[in-house]
Amino acid sequence: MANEGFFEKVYQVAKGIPYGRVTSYGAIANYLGAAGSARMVGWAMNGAANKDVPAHRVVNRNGLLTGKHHFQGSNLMQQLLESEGIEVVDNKIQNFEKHFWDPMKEL
DNA sequence: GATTTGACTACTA
DNA sequence: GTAGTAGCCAAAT
Repeated sequence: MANEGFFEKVYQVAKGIPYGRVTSYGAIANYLGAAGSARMVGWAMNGAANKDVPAHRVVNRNGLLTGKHHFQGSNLMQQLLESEGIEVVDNKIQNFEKHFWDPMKEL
């Protein structure tokens, strides 16, 4: 697992998100050591769209599906989350803290 | 090589 | 509680 770049790291963490869990960009960025650069995580997701990375499990700190607009469908992201047992209302995750998955603590 | 952009976060008013 | 601004860093143009 050579560090090919920032993106690969993000992919690794994103793939490490267990089923029915979600995390925030900042949490991933912090885990990568790029704390404060949550934008980089989102940017990395731009390439993750072509990978096997469950980007739908990654949301902003408010639990809001900010990146849903980047998915194929308009409500695909929400449906995927709901499919995992996560309550999503108005593009926002309910009980976000309950579903929140911290890579630093879990990994 | 400089400028722009970007799926964010935190602080301040 | 809401709104606006600043800071962050890396990739694309």
